[in-house]
Amino acid sequence: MEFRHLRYFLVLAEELHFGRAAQRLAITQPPLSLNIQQLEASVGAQLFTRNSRGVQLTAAGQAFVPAARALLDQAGHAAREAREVAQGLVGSLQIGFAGTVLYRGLPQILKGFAAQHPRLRLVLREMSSSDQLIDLMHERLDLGFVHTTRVPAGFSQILVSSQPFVACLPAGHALARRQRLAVARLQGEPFAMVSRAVSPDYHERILGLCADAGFSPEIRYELRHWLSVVSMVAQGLGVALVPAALQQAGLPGAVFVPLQVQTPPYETHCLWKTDRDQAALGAFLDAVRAFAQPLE
Amino acid sequence: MEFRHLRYFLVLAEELHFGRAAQRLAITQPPLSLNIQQLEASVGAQLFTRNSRGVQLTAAGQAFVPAARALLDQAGHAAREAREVAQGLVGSLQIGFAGTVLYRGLPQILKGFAAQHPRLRLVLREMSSSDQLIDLMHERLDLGFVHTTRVPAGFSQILVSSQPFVACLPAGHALARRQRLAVARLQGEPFAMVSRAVSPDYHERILGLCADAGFSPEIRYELRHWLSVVSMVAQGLGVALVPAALQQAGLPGAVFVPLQVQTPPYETHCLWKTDRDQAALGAFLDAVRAFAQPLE
DNA sequence: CTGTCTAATATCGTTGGTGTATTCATCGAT
DNA sequence: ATCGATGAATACACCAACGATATTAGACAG
Repeated sequence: MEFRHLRYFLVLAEELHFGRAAQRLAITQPPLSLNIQQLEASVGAQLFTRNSRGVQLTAAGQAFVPAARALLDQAGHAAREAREVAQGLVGSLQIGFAGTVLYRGLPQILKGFAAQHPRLRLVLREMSSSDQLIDLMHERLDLGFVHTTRVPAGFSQILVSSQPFVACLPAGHALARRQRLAVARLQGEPFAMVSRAVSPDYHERILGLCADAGFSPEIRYELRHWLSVVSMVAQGLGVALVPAALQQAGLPGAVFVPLQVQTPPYETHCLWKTDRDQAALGAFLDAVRAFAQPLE
Repeated sequence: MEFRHLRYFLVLAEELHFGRAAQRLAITQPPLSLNIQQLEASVGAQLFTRNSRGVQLTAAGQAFVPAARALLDQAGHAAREAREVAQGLVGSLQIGFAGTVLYRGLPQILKGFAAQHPRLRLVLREMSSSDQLIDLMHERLDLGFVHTTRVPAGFSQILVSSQPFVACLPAGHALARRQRLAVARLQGEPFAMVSRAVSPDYHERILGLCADAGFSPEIRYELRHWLSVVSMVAQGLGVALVPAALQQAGLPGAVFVPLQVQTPPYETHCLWKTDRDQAALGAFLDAVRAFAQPLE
């Protein structure tokens, strides 16, 4: 069976006349007869009756009409969809993100992108930066929003957000009403932190900040999520050093105080395998760049 | 786009290696390369990336895999269904029937047939014999169960049921307890009849019977259905001459008495256009013949 | 730098699809 | 009944395109 046979068949099924059908198909009558015979042979059933009263569809032919139409339609659809996937108009992107990116631009990026590409499905998964790197490498993710500073070869990145660390204190804390705070004053306070396993990069940065201030923090709480850290502080159970973005979480009971020393900023990068040339990925990166531009 | 392209594409999508895919397809590698290029051109998108790290599906290619599979599957299904329709294994038959056939064999025929051909859909429509003839002529019906005696040219028939007329009387009627009845004794009684428009053939037969008995019946009730006639009688409102089959309707209050004179039997025929060679019709006719055989 | 592996390109032969010419079958008119 | 008209099937020739063989191009490993 060939698509040509289906096209010829449908026209003949409409015209019920070999001569006219052939004319409509811009071929002559003999090849049309031949093609119909071939189709009937490949289907294994007679599709038309030809007698003196003219050409008629058999029951099998009538059953075949909608099937043939569906096949041609579907072929067109399949091609169009593949084309649109190639152009990045439809498809799906697997995107990973570290929790804080929810307060560092991801919602804005998504909103702008979804409006422009309504048929592109974005699958978002909150993951630790390290897990994202693994999945990006295995191509289970198309793109990730990470805090990791060590970027493997073959990856490209865009700086999405760069923010200083700030102290996060309970509202009633003695230091909470200061304009600025020296890290050293947090010595002896019970620290809430994201666990090393989840975010080793952040972990080291906090330890480094404290070391610079001359002390080692007393880590009382190891949590698996930034919001848990802020919650802990909000309930008066400890203090923390967190990216300034967490202020926007809006948890009541937590106060954020800038640090006196100029700490190296905590950066969020958008990361993807350079050699992947998915059009949908390109379109999404445009949206990311549009958001990141003001930063530079 | 050709089916050949789809077959080649799917094998290559599995193997991701032109040489091996070509081997599986029992062709050499160059034509496979060419065919894939042709498919990509007709789809309008690149489906594979070929580089030193081997052959990979693009996003468009991944989207195209299930579509291609569906197309090939559907082509097979379409052919198989047409074949089965041609063989009479599946399909649908439009069948008309006069009301009384419900008591003259139709249920038995349907039961036997449905068991043997579960995938053949039977569409049954209760219609007057004359309407059936019209629809049979226009091929809106494949087959009809009629009482008409005048059969147009080009039709074949099978005698399904042949039964005498009997008198139908209210249970309390003076004549109801007789073993046999002369038609003449019904003179003056109020007759219930199926209207001429619905069943002209029956109408004339009743008038003929009465005429033979030397009187003209007083038609008090003209009804549109046999069961209505018997109902009328059952409620003591009149008498009727009906095919013996109506006894089986089992309406309480109606009594059936054979006639003394040997009336020509009232026959039910199964009717179809001779030149229609639907396999499903043939299968159904076999079931009808199996039922009708004992009659002969 | 060379050998190997893999896909693309070049060229050729053959298959098969289409066009032209003709035949065959049926039906209607004379 | 014969003849002519109509419409589909058949015969045959030609050319496009499909696939095979041979070769080239590019990437990578040793």
